Amino acid sequence: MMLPIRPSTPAAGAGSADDAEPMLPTPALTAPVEDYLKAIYELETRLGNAATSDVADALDVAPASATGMIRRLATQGYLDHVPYRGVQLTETGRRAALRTIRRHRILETYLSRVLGYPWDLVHDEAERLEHAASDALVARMAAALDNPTEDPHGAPIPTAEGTVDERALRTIADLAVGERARMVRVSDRDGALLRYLAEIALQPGVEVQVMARAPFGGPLSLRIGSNQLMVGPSLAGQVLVEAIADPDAPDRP
Amino acid sequence: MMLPIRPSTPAAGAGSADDAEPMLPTPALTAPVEDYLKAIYELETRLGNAATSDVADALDVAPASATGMIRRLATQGYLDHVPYRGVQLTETGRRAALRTIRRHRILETYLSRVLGYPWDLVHDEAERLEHAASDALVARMAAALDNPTEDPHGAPIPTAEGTVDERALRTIADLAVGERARMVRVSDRDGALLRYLAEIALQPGVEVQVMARAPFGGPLSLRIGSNQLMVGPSLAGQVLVEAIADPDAPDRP
DNA sequence: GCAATGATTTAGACAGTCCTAAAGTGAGGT
DNA sequence: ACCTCACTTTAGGACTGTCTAAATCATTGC
Repeated sequence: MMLPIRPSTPAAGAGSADDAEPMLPTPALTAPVEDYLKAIYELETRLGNAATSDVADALDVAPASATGMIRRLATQGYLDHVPYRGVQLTETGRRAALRTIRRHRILETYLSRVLGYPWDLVHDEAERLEHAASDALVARMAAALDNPTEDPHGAPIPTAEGTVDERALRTIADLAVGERARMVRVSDRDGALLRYLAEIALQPGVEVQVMARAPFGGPLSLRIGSNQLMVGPSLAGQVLVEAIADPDAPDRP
Repeated sequence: MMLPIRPSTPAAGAGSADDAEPMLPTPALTAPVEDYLKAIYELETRLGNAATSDVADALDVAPASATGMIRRLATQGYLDHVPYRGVQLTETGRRAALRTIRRHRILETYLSRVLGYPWDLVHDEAERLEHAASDALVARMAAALDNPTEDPHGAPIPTAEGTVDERALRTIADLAVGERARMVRVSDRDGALLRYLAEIALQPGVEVQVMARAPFGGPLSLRIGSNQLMVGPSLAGQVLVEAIADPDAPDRP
């Protein structure tokens, strides 16, 4: 899990000298390719870089398979790959990844809000539909939803133009005792966690406050709305929040 | 197009002796496999049998590719294949085909009725989504639509249990002059035809009457609702109708 | 009857995506 | 400096689904 690799090039985003092309109609990526680009995008934003083995883990394939695909995507201009040092999306790759992520999150939102899909199931369904739904369909769904900016798990939805609002967020585990915060986001991947969060009504927009914290990674006592209960540190570490500006209590950055 | 092939086994549906298995959860067919089974089902109901070259034409692949896939599907128990004599779905194959067709038609209906997709575009979108949408999603869409029995083009939607109401229908070209009929159905494949039919308001449920017919495959004069216009014999041959029981005019079977 | 013709199948290749096993690389501790 | 160990890549296959070119088969006209 720990990554010894940190590519020395921090943001070598320039490079491609020949972007004078007349906006090709996008050569239709295969589902696995979309999955790789999406996974690499998410690793980059979450960990700052993407190592081959992280990509392999994220996609549940053997490391050798990830190496092979990474090489191909690099020769096709979606990635910069320095062998043994990890991988980085090019601008083309980033745009492709965001298109897929936009589809995924619009689909999740539509399934949840319009079709009443429970939020622990939308991920798997969207994961398959995102490769099949046309831009026109996604646009219609977005319009029917009044152009939502966040999916049911609080993740920001990229615009059709490829911009996202990826705020850096703290987790409940990072909150000081007494600090008030608003639940913003949680990963859509762990269905069991999502079911439990729904059960304790810990969902985006809800106010939370850490009332007490047992030492040595012990459980936290949490106020969720007007209820109070104990949660483990693992759960607390997965739920992203933002502090509520509170005139009575000083912020601690 | 003309088929010299007519398998001598008309309905050898029995066969599989080992259906004592505990209802396997269906091994997830690939998109091409679903497409082959669907195409073969449609050829069987439309033409009475499925020749290799018809399958190849329907799927736009080389005949050799169809042969290869047919052999595989036959060994897997979806088809009965007598080399050089064509192909027939087994009960397993028929059920798989109907599952795909149900998805397709529910999706078309949903796209059309809920998302306002124009009826000439729903086919292509549904064609891709049908391989990705889960049964649960299709069930939710069907429920949201109040369990429709026909898609936007008038095609019957198979039930989740695998029964369809495939009526034998006549075309406008088969109508006697003066005979009144109701437009029931048209293929969803030809977008240009569908756009034209929408333009002349010839859609399922509409009443039509052949007012006159020029000889030697000439144009027909048609009453559509309260409008009247001329249509060519090719269009007339593609639009399926059912006679309206009319006390003033005797049926002609 | 048999040869022409069109439909079908076989043979041989290839691209994409995955795998296991083996070899190579680099970072950190001694 | 070097050795170890985790990470990464290479090597060699497998499978699906497609293709073209070359046989093979069945029907049908003569």
